[in-house]
Amino acid sequence: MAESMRGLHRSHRCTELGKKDIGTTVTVMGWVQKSRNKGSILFVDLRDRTGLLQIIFEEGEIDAEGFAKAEKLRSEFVIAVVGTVTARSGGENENLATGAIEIRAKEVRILSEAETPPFPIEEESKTKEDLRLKYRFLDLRRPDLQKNLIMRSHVATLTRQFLAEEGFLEIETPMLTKSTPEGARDYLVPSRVHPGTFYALPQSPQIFKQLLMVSGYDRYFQIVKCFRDEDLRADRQPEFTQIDMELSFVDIDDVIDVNERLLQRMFKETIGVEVQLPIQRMTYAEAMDRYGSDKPDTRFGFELKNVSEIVKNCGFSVFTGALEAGGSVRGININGQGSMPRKKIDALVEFAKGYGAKGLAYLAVNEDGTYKSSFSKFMTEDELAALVTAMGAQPNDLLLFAADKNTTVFAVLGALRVEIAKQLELLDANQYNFLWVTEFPLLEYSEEEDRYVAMHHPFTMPMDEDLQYLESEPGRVRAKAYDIVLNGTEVGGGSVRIFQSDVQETMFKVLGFTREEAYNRFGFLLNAFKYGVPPHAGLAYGLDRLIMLMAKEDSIRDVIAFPKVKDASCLMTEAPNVVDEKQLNELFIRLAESLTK
RNA sequence: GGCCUAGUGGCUCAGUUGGUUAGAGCGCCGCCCUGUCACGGCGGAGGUCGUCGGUUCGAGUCCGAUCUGGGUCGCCA
Repeated sequence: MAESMRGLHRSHRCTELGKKDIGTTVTVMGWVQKSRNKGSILFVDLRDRTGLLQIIFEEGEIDAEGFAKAEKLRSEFVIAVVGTVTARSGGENENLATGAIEIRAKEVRILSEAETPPFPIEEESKTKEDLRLKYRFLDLRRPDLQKNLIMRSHVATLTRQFLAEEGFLEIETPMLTKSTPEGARDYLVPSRVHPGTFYALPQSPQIFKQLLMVSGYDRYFQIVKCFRDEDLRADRQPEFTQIDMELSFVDIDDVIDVNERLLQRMFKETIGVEVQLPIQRMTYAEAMDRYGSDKPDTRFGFELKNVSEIVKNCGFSVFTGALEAGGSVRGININGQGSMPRKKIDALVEFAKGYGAKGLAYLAVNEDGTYKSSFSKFMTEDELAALVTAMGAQPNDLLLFAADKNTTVFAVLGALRVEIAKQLELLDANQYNFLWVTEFPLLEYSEEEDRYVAMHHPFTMPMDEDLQYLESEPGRVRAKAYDIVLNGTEVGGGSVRIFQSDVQETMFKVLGFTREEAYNRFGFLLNAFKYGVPPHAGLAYGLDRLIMLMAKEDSIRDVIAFPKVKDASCLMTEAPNVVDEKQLNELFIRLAESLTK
C-alpha cells in the first residue's frame, strides 16, 4: 500500500510555515497525529519533530481519489501532502504554533500505513514506563522526549563550539581498554585473539587524557560514553555520557574559570538561565558540617548544628553514649513545623533508619514556648533551654537530632533535610544553585579492605600544604579535587593530577600497592611520567544529569534515547541475551553448568 | 543482597466489610456530519483481574510464593 515519494521533495517542516508563506505551494511530510472527519471536509493534524500543522482535505480541491485516500488516514500513518498555505478561515488555534494557517491539500500520498500504537503518542504521557521502553521508538515520537533530546543536542553543539574557541581539541580515546583496579566494577569484553584475557570498557578516559597531556595536546575534550557495572538509580545508568576535559599548565582556578564560563553559556543559550559568576565555593569540610553532604542543595536552609558540647553532660544516654563512642550529636531546625503531627514525625524516624540511624530525637517548640519532645524527661529544663537556644529555635519550630558516629549523623541529617524540603515543596525547579565543593579528602579508610582507598582516583594531587603528611597521616591529606554541584546533584567533578612520578609512586604505596603491582597496572602511565610531564588538571561532567536538570526531569532515562531499566537490561532489544555456542567457543568461554540448564 | 511501592479491556483508572452477567473515560471498529482543532451524533467489539498455589460454599477482593516495572540503602575510584 505504501506509495513512493518519487518526484516529491519536502519543502518545510511543520512549524517552519507561518503567515509569511500564505499563498505558496508547499510539500510537507510527517505522521498523522489526528484526523477529524466532517463528511465532505476533513482535517488532519500532521506531526513532525517541530510540532503540528493542520491539513484540510475538501472535495473539489483534491480529486476523488485523493479524497478517498485522505478518508483512510489513521493515527501514525506517514504521509506526504502537496498543498497551498492559507490563512485559517475558521478561528485561529492559539494552542498551536501554526494556529493561524493551514494547508489546503491538492495531493496526498500515503508513504506508510501504521497499526494503532499500544499507547497514545502525546505530551505528558501517563503510560507506564516499561511499556514506553518496550516501544521506545514510539515513545521517542512524543514531544517531551523530542524536546529533551533536541536540548541535549544543542548542549553538545554549544560545548563543542565553546571549547573549540577556548583552544580545546576533541580527541577520541579507546573503548576497548585495560581493566583498572579501584573504583566501580568493569564491563569486560573477552579477547578472541588472546584467549583468557579481557578488555574493559572505560569507566572514564582518565588515564588516556592524562597521557594526551604528556603528549603535548595541551587542552583536550571529548563527549564520551563511560561504563560502570553497578546498580542503577534514577540518575545512574550503566552507560552514560561525560563531557570530559583535561588542561595542561593549569591549577584549580584555571579549570574552574573556563568551566564557569562554559556553564554560564550553556544555561543562558539553552534554557535562558543567567548563571551568576563566580559560582560559590565551599570546602568539603564546611559542606559536611553545614549540610551533612558533599553535594548540598543550597536552595533551602535546615542547616546542621553541632550540639555535642551543649549535651555532653546531659542525662540522655542516647546523646552521651554517642559522644562517648567518639560520635556527635547534631540537629536541624525545621522552621515553622512545630505542629507536625506525630504520624509524620514517626515516618521521618523510619526514613532516618533507612540511612543507618537507630532513631531520631525530636523537640517541638509549641506556640506558647513549652516543649513537646521525645527526650524531655531525660533532661533538665535548663539543659533543654540551652539546646533550644543553641538551635536558634522559635515557637512553632521542630528540631530533629541524630546522635551517632559522624558518618551516620551526616548521612541521616543530610538526607532528612532534603526529604523534608521535598515534602514541604520548597524545591523550586526554576532555581539553579551551583556550588563548587573543594578540598576533598584525598583518601578514605575502607573498613572492608582494611586500607586507605582513593576518594576520587589514585592520580589526584594532594594539596601543597598537606603533601608532607601523605605517608605519615594519610587521613588528613586534602586533595586538589573539586566537584560542581547543582541543586544537590553532583553534575561534574575533577582534580589537579599528580604529575611527578615520585609522588605518584608514594600514592600507590599509601594505597597498598607494591611497586610491582603499580607497574603492572599503570606502568605505561608511570613510564610516561619519566619523559617530561606538564602540570595538568581536568574535569568531567555527567551530561545526562546536566540535561536532566535543565529539562526539569526526575530521571536521566528521560534524556537518554535508549536507556536501560533497573536491572541493566533493555526492554526493547532484550539485551543482554544468550549467544551462540559457536561464539563462546571462539572465545574459549564455557558457561558454568548451573547456567546452561 | 535489603527495604518500600505498583501490576484490573489497547491506555489511564474505579471496584465498597470476599457474594449473582467486572465498570468508567479515552482509544479502537462501523455509519452519519463542509470548519473541526479535547470536534459532534448513533451503534459496536474488547478484560476473568501479572503468574502459580492456598484458604473458603464462593476471591479482582484474604494468605504464601513468584514474575515484571519504579524508588531507595548497600554499591557507584
